[in-house]
Amino acid sequence: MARTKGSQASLTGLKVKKVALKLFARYGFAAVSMRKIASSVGVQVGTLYQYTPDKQTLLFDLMFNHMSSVLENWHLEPHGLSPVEQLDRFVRFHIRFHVNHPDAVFVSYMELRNLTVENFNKLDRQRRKYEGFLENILILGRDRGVFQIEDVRLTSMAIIAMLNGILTWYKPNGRLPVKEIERIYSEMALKSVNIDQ
Amino acid sequence: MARTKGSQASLTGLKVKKVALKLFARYGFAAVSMRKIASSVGVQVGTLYQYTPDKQTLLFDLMFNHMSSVLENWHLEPHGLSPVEQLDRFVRFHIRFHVNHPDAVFVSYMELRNLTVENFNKLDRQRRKYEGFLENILILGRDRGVFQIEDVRLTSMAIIAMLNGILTWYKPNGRLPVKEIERIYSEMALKSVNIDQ
DNA sequence: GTCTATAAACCGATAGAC
DNA sequence: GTCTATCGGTTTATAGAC
Repeated sequence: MARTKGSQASLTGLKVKKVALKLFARYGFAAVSMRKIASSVGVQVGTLYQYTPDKQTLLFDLMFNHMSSVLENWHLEPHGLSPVEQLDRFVRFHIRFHVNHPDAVFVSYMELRNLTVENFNKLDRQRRKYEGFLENILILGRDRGVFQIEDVRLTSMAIIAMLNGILTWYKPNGRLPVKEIERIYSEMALKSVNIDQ
Repeated sequence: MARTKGSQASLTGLKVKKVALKLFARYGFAAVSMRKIASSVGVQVGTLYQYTPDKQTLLFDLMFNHMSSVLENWHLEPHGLSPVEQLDRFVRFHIRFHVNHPDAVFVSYMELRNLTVENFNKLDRQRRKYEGFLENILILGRDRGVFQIEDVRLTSMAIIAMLNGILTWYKPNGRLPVKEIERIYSEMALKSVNIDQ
């Protein structure tokens, strides 16, 4: 496959993104200065502007690329399963992906209010698309009579919030392996919509 | 009851707290300047320092007072009920209290990383105390054989995260009345630990 | 109790040298 | 591709007048 001229990933450019993501996750967008990012990368502040037009765009690109990656990876998951299998798969996918990208998730979740209106709307469309995947699973399950759901929108928000909460306490090499966390949360999510209570 | 001299609540002091809470909730601690707070209160920036020694203490006091209020109000709830009743009551209390104080909850949740280490630890002790209430309910229910729980700590984190998620979308006079939200979430929480699945 | 003025440092972003 | 130097403006916090 031919490589588009000029699109080669620059080493410094990658490091800028990597460092910025880490610092934004740790201290928050507003609390991190371009000077701080530059010094962590190991360059002077002027150099950063070779890799991003401004600080806002740097934040937005990190968030947008993360959400694009989430959507892309979800589409790689198997389809056509039963509602129960699909919900189990969604929960496990969400946990696994988010645990593998804690900084990106944290930033994408916490820094929404620091986006311009236009950037927020772009990101919101992606977020709603993702939530729609879960909603469709819930609707399918309810229509087939295997899920008992009072309000699809509320239930999907509740499940996603439950899963996102993992980010506030998860540590690699923590008390429980990810597979075990996946299993317990999947069970809770399934039971919370279970028709046989 | 005698009033301690000098402890009368100053009108400006109250307004400073009120305005700061609102601005911190809306824009984030790091993005709100003391000048912005002052102008919203209607005073000059120097005046603020009559009511707080510094910006950090202003943030911490707001968060600490909120958590104290949460703990205090929980103790006013009835005790000695069955585990199922207690869990139902916890969920409804959490939702009701948090929906009534959205700004304080939002700030207490989002601005933890902007606290100094000492202030964070003080707040964390309160937070853990609150989580302990839920954990005790879950343990009681499990020991009595009415809840099926794989991991008490994980389950309590999952339930609290699910409830906290409400804050990201709740609007007064929204589609669903609070009582209805309480009912649906209480049902989901109970089912998620239900032994009869 | 509130003001003005100011200190000392930092901010995002740009221009132009090398 | 990275640097230095700089612009214009902001920050938290303090001192002292009224």
